[in-house]
Amino acid sequence: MTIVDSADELGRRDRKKLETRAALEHAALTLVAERGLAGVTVEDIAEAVDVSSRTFFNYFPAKEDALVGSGSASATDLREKLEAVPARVPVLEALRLMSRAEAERVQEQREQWLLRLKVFEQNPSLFPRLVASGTETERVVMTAVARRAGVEPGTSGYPELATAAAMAAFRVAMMRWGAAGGRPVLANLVDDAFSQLAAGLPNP
Amino acid sequence: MTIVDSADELGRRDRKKLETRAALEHAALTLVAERGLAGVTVEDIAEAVDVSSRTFFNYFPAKEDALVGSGSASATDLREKLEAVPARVPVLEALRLMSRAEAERVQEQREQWLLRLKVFEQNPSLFPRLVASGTETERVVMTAVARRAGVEPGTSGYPELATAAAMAAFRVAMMRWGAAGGRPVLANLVDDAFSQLAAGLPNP
DNA sequence: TGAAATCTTGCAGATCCTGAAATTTCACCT
DNA sequence: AGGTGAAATTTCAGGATCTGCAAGATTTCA
Repeated sequence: MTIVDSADELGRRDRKKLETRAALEHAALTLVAERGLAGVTVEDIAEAVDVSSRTFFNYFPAKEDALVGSGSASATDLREKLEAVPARVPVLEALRLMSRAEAERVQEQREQWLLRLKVFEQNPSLFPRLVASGTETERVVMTAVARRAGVEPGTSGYPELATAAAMAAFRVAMMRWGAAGGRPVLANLVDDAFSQLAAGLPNP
Repeated sequence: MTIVDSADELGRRDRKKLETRAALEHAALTLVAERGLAGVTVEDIAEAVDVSSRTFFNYFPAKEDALVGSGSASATDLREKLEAVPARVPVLEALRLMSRAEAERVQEQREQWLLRLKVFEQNPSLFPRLVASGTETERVVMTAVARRAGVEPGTSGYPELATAAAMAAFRVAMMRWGAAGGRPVLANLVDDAFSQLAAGLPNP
């Protein structure tokens, strides 16, 4: 006679794991926002969540990874979004639609993302990590792009370039969104960036 | 009666510094190429150059920075290259010319760059660092792009996007170049990537 | 030559991160 | 209920990274 285990067909165990992970991410973000990256140790973060610091490393390979967190879309997630677009749609347009879908996910976690962006702004040394976390993602998306475009990866450079450009467009949209306090509709900023790309980046 | 101090009007002191830095970079690259990133400690690198490990940290803030080294173009260097292009040239074209100039610099240090690319390929965790080192550079170039385009940074997103796309184009060209063993002419690959960008990344 | 600036070095120490073993928690089955 | 095995957490030990600090060596310059 247990209370209905709402949370999406997950046992107590997995639910706790997600909880712990989320708590660690949140603690890391708020603490670093207050004291700066160097002013926060892994032990501080772990203590705030009341787990051992060793446990922290069971969840994240490095301190900074808790700040990037699972915020960066998982590779497979993005790939699915891309593959959901009909094959007749041109590559760049498909990447735009994928990015829009991702943008909605970000808007859903508005507060968390604004905090994250603020932390990144205040600790520029973190910015690389954000891109870092995108590396694996970029590889997966790039492969999907190559298939869609019907070319082999590593020959024409087209899949690599299109993917990298799309990621850059999304990143720029995110930065504008964060800089504007999350006021604009992110999807519009994404469209904006992709329009410029599709037009060949002519002088404004 | 000293041998002509060739090296560009530098005293013995500064010459030694440059030597030490170059030696550390070279030792780091070759050692990591042999044993992998985790298989090499800072002490190993320092010993190979016969300095103390403390000295290593006087030159580089972190182990990985010795691998990126000064290889990544200095920000001001790139900005100068960009500003050397007449103002009437469109932004994207100016970025292409800047990249071509940089490409020549890379070709001049062919062996070092091929080794670097190989190390990056074998240690993907380093890739972020490379981008990292580009962050500051990107900011400087972006500012110059904004002035050239006659827009304020942080409003239209154009300077940010154009710069990010150009960097991506250069990066993709570099990867293709490295993957092909440094055989193609890098400048041609750069032109290739920029052509695709300027055309709006149409399906190939 | 002698003072000033700079570089190197050893040392102490905080923090990061990992492996292994002990302990606890949880899911599942009878 | 109670027992069992898998998974998560913790404790512990230890190597590696990186930072101040102060002493010693080297270079520069007057």
